[in-house]
Amino acid sequence: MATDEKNMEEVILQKAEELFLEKDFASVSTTQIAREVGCNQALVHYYFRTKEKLFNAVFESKFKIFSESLLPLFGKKELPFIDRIKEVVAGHFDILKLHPTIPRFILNELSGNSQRRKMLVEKFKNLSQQLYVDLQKELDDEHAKGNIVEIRAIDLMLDVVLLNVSVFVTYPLANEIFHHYSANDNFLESRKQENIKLIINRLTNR
Amino acid sequence: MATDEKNMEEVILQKAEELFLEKDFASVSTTQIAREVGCNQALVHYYFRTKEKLFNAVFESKFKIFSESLLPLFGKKELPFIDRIKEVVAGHFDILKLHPTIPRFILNELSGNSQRRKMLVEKFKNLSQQLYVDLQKELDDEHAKGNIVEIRAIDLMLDVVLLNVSVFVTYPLANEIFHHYSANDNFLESRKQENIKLIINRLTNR
DNA sequence: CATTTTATTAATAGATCTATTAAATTGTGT
DNA sequence: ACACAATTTAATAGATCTATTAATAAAATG
Repeated sequence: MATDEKNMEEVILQKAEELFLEKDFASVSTTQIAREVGCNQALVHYYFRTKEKLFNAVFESKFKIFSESLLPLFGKKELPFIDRIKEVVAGHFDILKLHPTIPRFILNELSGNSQRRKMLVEKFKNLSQQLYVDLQKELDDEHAKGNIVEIRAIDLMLDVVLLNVSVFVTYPLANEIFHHYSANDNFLESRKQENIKLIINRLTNR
Repeated sequence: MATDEKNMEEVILQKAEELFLEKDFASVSTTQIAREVGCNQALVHYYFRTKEKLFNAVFESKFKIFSESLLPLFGKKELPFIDRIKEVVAGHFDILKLHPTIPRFILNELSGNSQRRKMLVEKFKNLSQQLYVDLQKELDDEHAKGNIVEIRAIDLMLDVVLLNVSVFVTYPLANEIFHHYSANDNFLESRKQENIKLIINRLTNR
């Protein structure tokens, strides 16, 4: 209600984001988007031509956020290595927390669309290649210094991403179960600390 | 082709499972199911009355499998504790490996259906209550003996489930990325070992 | 202010899709 | 072989849904 203050294209896109993140491509109609925005259905097609193009606009924007959530994996060089890893895990977690529904949205779309998956894998490879090389070198250095165990960069990267992503992909199911056993405890904060522990212990146990 | 050898109800259900696990409720039509089975569309409704009832039949059966994948979390008492935990993680992982698309299917459906989520959380609580109490006692015992660190049962349970589930929820995306960096290595086997390491180190680091 | 462009709507063609109904076919017991 | 039940099909009503078109309203421009 009273969304007509701004330009309609933006309003329609925002409503589409909201609905596509909640349901999925086939469950959301341009009719519904228009209805909830309060405009004529043809207007959705006027601005975005097809439902697919509209969905793609949403997807691109959300995938960008998801990609950028991986940037903390680069980390800064000032702190001791272990402290930096802690910050990396927490930083990545915190960004996902700002967009808790994005991981499931992305994974769901990618699982049914191998076309798009290939494109994005390519994109991701380029993005992560430099990180990977640097990280592996650093891991080898730290191992040589006796600070951490030997580990492949890809394993560590997946450890972090999978652990953090899994919290949000399973939320709110995991959240409800968690609360049953740990009523007066914050699920997200608790899992963040747990993920950090898992990663640090993985790196430092001998 | 040539699926008419067995009874149609079963054939329709199997095709529905296949399609619902691949796409989602709204993207699969009874028309498509009938077309792929090679029968009249009305037959789908003859056996299952509504598309929703058919979907529910699929969901119940898949959720049962998913629930039962958690049974290895009970474990057997013969082995030393740490070895049993290894078996629990590996056992849970291996069951998911037999049904790699189920976790995403379940999580997706639950995320958009709070009605069903509440029902299932209740079901799950009952199922896991006894495990939880026993596990917590055992964890306390092992901690007292100095074999492991202090840890809440709910945290350990979630560590195992989230780590294992995340592998299959992100597959095949993670798989493709993994192969880019570790070409001649089996993703699933590698992640299984990695998950075991993460859990064991989490329990035994001092 | 007249004109041209842009935004918005109403109407609708054309595809599906779900679910039902009635008719046709197949199967079964006697 | 006949009656009866179970299975399968054809046909279709009724609801969408996507996308387009033509007409109207609003904004911008010279």
